[in-house]
Amino acid sequence: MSGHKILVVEDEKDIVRLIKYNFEKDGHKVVAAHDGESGLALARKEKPDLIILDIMLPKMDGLEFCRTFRQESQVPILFLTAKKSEVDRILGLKLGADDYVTKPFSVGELIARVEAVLRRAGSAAVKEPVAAVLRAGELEVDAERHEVRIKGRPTTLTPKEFEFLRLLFRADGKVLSRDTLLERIWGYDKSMDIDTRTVDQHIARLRKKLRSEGQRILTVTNAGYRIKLD
Amino acid sequence: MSGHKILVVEDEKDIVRLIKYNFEKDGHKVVAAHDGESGLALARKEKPDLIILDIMLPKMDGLEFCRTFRQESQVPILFLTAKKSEVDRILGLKLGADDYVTKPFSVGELIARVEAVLRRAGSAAVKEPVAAVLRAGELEVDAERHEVRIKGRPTTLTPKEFEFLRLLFRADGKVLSRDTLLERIWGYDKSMDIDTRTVDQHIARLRKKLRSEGQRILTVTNAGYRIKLD
DNA sequence: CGAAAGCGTCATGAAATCGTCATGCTGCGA
DNA sequence: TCGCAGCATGACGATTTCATGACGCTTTCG
Repeated sequence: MSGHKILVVEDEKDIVRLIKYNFEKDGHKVVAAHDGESGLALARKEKPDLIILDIMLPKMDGLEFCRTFRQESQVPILFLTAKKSEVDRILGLKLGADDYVTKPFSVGELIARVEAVLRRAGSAAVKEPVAAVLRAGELEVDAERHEVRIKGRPTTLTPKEFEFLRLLFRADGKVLSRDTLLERIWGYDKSMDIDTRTVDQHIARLRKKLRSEGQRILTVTNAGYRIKLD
Repeated sequence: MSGHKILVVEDEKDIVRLIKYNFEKDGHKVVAAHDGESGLALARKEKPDLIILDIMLPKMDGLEFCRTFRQESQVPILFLTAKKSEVDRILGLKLGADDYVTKPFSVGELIARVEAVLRRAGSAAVKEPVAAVLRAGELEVDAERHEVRIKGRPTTLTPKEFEFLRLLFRADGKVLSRDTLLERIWGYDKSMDIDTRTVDQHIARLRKKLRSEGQRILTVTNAGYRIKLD
């Protein structure tokens, strides 16, 4: 899945930077606007494949943006909402949102949602669907059931453990740095700065639970971790 | 139970989006048209297994659509009606509608109706039949009777409880988030926002009533609930 | 050789999440 | 009108899950 152009309309610059960084790393093109009006102009000019839209925006808020833009385009819109409040979501959906993500979000989740929306909307130019069950040797990760099986036997993982394993799998054997893992699992919310050592801790626990399947999570000194897929 | 092709003919784009989103999440293929004429063309071209048809439509309204289309096909049609009064017209005209749902509807209800229609249409044109009675161990959910049996003994559930159980069954062991459950059970238009903790409450009551069948509803921390099918 | 850096593991306090109880509300039938 | 079943929500405790510091091992490099 690459080659999509994504417009981010968001006034928090850190979030824009985070999204830009991560999506460009995945081969997308990212353009950004910091308020509703310039976002609308940019949307018209750039014709993105998808728009990530914050609700709280200067000049013109996300709802107004959506209402206006929907009259001229069907480009999928994914909302970012700060409030947990249902009202925002429902309003968003009635306005033509394709999905929404609540802040603070993890990059991993955002990527997953974006991919889902693109897949649904794009019909044609989409990439290979994310396999429902990821496999490596005797190890299976069933994303839909949130279940991990070793030699067919279900094993219970904590949410964080599961996230780690899923990310490592989806990286397809590539090394993921501790920073990347932090960012993708904990989200951009650096207010609670998590120690990178905490990553080690989770990896350790994960290894212990997967021990019966052999050492599948490899340490790459000075770089991070990766999974052995055989 | 999945893999059906559904045509939606509806001019409110948000509703199309909502239907598309939810049915595709269930593994169906969804094509859409925004007015009667193009809907008819699409129906001829795509040969869907079922048509969801709004009554109020530009170009050619739902009734006219139905009248025309029925001369060339028996594909089941499910009407969407905004007004209660329209129901009478559908029934009165004997147009060959297989069922109808009044707006605003809950996604869960729409899915239930669609499945019921597909089940009834059955054998003939449809790809895979939809099961009328869902089973897991000694637990049976009879979608048509709205009845639940434990070891053959009927058990009374409240409407909400039944709805929860049915959705969990339908998800086929996949995790359903609290948000998804809310959306599917309470409907898309709801102005009052329900606390996600309320979901827990219903699950709790459901578990108590099903206790004699063992712990079949599993909690997936940080994700939602899923059903154990064995 | 010695120091420093990277990493694995243990123990511990903190925090998030979930199950359950209790309570008040609402709509409907007797 | 009363009573009740069904429902939504707040409170609270129990359990699970997390984050972090400490300590020791190994490797690297001056």
